[in-house]
Amino acid sequence: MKTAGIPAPAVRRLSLYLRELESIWRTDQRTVSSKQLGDALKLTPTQIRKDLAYFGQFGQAGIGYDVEELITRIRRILGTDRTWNVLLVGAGNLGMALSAYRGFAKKGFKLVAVFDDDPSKIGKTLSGAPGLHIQPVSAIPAMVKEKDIRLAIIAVPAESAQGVASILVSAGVRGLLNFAPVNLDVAGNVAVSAVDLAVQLEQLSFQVGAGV
Amino acid sequence: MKTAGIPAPAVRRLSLYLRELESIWRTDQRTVSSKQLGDALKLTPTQIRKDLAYFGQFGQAGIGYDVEELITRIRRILGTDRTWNVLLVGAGNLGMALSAYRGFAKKGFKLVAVFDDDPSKIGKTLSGAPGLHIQPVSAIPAMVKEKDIRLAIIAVPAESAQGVASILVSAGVRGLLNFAPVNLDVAGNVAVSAVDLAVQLEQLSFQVGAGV
DNA sequence: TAGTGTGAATGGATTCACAGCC
DNA sequence: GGCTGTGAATCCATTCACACTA
Repeated sequence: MKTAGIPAPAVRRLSLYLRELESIWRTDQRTVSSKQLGDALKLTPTQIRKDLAYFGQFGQAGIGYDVEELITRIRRILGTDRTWNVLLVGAGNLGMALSAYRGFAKKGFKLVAVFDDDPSKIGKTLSGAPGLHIQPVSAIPAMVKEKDIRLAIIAVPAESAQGVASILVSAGVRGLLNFAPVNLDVAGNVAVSAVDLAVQLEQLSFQVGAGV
Repeated sequence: MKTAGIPAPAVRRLSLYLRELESIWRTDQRTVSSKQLGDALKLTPTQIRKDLAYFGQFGQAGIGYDVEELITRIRRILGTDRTWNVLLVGAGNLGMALSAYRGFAKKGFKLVAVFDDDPSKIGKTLSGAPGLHIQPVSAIPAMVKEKDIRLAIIAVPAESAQGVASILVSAGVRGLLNFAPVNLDVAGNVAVSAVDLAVQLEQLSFQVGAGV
């Protein structure tokens, strides 16, 4: 798939379009204009049309976009028209919450293994993922091969995150979703997406403070 | 504080600089150059200098930046040189994990109240926040006033999120950290920061899939 | 010499304006 | 009339190049 020339911000927005389209679909609306989508997401209609145009022609002049078709097309673009096997490292509070999150499977991601190095946890299951027994981190490479896993979620303490990331990458994982508050150093062909609660709150602090 | 003219991406990076500086500080290094910071964060030295220059002159030509001083200055810029009272709505799995997250307080954010409308939860406490009794959502406005709360975390299901957001905003909260997978519609003077697990995974899916 | 701060130049993303289609 | 798709124009962020300082 050609990916060069497509602005990263456009790809980020694609996910938001998809979420909004799925919500519109539930209201039994079958057609939508870039204006309506723009109003809902606080974006300009032009930007939405331009973003979609990077990937093809999806709309009908005078009518708008067919909601169902656009959902299908965006899923295909994002690669979520199939199911991805995902593994989770870290069976603490956050890992437990993530494993219990249902909206996960609905989007085409399937949690297939959970790892943690705390001896008291190994062999147990998380209540959110009843079938999955917690395995030691050393079992990661075999599982990655067996289940063809390309995406992993890191929910371990900051000190362990880089080590876990290195293990995952050398096992062949291609994308990491990192919840630990550290910058991961990985090869350039590995995608990393980071969620840091403190960073998010700091941004709010700045915005709220700046307005006063 | 003047905030116009400062690129939003620069403010986002400020949080990353701070995190890295705190990590450098722990290694007992007392001075850092934009080059070193850039290498660690995979950014150009010029960009770091430019970002910092939006807010003042912090460095010593020929030497670099004093780590401690830069940490202090960035905290002041972000507004985290003081403690913010934060409230949490939603005492499910995610709410529990968030309330147990310690790295929260270290950054100047203090969780002072937890709300949920599930009758079976009201009055109980979350294990991560032993002192805090879960209160009904109707108690939010009084608590916001009493504790001067400006920031709130929304960790409720998608269906309830907009309602909760509206209550928070009319109670006077100025910034929302939203974990529910919906786009919140709030007044323009309210800051919203969103974390959607599915969106993050979709981005990884695109990046990993596109490279194949 | 090592490294900051910054005007100027470049490169990208957003918005404008409009041709074309239903 | 309503709405898409898109070249052109604008706007904004990043990078370059270098004057300057410890």
